[in-house]
Amino acid sequence: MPIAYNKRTHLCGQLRAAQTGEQIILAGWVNTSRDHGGMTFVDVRDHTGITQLRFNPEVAPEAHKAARTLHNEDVIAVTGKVAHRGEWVNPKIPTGEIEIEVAEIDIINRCEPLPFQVNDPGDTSEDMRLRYRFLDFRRPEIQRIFRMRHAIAKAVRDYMDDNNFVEVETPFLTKSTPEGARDYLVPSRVRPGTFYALPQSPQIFKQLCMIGGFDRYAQIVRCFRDEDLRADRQPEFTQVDLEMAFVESGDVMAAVEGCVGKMFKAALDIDIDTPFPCITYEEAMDRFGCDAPDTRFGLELTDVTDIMKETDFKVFREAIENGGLVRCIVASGGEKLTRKVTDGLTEEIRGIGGTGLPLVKVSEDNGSLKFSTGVAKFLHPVCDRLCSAVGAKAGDTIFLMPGSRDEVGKYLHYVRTRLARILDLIPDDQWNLLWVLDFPLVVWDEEEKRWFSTHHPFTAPRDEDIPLMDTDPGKVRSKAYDLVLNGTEMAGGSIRIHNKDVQNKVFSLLGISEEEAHAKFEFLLDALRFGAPPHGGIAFGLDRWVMLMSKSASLRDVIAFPKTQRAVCPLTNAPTEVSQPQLDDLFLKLNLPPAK
RNA sequence: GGGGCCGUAGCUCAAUUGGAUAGAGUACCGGACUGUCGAUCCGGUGGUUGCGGGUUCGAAUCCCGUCGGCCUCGCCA
Repeated sequence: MPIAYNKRTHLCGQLRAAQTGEQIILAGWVNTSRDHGGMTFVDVRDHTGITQLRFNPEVAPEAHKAARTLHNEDVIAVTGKVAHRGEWVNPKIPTGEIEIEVAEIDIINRCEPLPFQVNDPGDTSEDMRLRYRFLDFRRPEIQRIFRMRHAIAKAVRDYMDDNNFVEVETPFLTKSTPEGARDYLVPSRVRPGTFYALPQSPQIFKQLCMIGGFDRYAQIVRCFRDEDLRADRQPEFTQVDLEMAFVESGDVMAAVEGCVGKMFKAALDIDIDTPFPCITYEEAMDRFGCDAPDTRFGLELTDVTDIMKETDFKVFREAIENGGLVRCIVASGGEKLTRKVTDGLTEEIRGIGGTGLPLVKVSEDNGSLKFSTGVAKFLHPVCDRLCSAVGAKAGDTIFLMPGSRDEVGKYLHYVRTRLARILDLIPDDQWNLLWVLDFPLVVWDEEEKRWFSTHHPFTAPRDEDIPLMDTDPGKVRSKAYDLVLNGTEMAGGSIRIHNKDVQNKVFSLLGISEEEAHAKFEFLLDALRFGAPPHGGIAFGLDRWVMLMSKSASLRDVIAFPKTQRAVCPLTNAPTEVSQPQLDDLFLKLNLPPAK
């Protein structure tokens, strides 16, 4: 019996007791059915919820007969009357006070046996879910994530519009840029042998927009990087990209704070405190060993180089004599730090390149503190000094790390975050936002023996540090700022160079020759010559924000059609081979490695 | 490119650690049932244990290779 599904009167999650007695039309998918031979119940579902349909053979024999043939995920429409459930109210669902006394049913489209159960909240493998993502989308939890994503994106657009940002679209078929990640390339048909690159970010285009007088630009835009994947890294991802003219760092940060506030309100109805706290790169590295610290818990690093100088422990002495240092973390809750756990940590440190994890346990003996286990025998002479310097008390464990500044930071940061999880110190439902400022402009790469941009080659140095570019480049601080949420870098930006001489100076520091700079950035250098205003901006990874806000475990959860770890789309199976004529059009010849 | 975990029915998992005909839930098919809401009850179909080799009297189980998924180091300004 055809039913005008386009005239449905309600969605499946809407009806309440107040509508009792009304004639309605519903349409949706069969979530479950319960056939008693006589009375048959079917739950019909759409994105708003489920409603129970009652098929009574004495009221509507034909509809009842049809209902008994239904399977999960059949598409149906029904007409009927809203009935109060009386003594059979189901408090578990919002529509549980009512049910539909069905008069007619239209079985619009039958569903074949499913590869997995849509209505099963249990764990289907991610593999399966992504292969049949359209079925996965029908689940309420997945709907929740993508509707949250929509709300966040809308909040961003509304905020940008309210604050006079102009959305300008930038090209996807663009030019390969030096440094940064590997590019995705697209061959040109009309200029044989040449390639476009998909943008890693619209960086230069948004700068050109500023130079062109847009004043404020914002775009929610796809970016592409051909690097190995991780749980929080996809080859194509979405950035909220913005740029502002005539600003200093604080202005961009304030704009971001306003935007992030709207995002939290829209996604979680949370009011975020502004301004966000700030910390310098230097301080972050000293206190946390990491430029994106998680401030939801303590376990901060303490420098104990001076004390360790006086021990006989060779490992520490040598590190210090070689210009290194010793820092430590003090953890309470020793009962959870069993030998097995600390041995495991030591193994993990070795796994990321370390040589070990010296530690001591603190205990009390006749009123005074003592060290035991681990490297205790080397540290007895400095026990009192060390304990008072780091505030250790009986029951604590002290994790020490000798080495260069970078090594100590890397390993203790690892230890710190692992301990936080082991000791259950990370509060749920806390959103610690933090600006990290004053990054070094460039870092020395020992392998390639040259300077690399910490941020990117267009980041402005702090004015007072410009002279250092000639004498001590590593000391030059940049006008860059990173936004960190709960220990994850969520946004990064900077004030850009608007002066061609400074830009050329940076290029030469990075070892980009004049010819190369000219070939690759002529348009930017040109623009800087023709009246470029001071400008700066930021970009944040929208996917990551949605991932954290929705408490998802993986970026794949918040991207509609994500790629697997080998960058394959499980739905379309892309990338796939193409035909010889397609290759011929592009003047491409394959040069494949020999088959194994 | 390196390290780790995993791969058994359409799906989610088990198989007493090398032993007999590889089981269960769910889905699917058939039957019973008038108030269920993860309906219930009875019966049934369904297997190249990812693939290829090897060890063994005997392999889902051990070894080697390979493919695929996930985590991770490198990489990702």
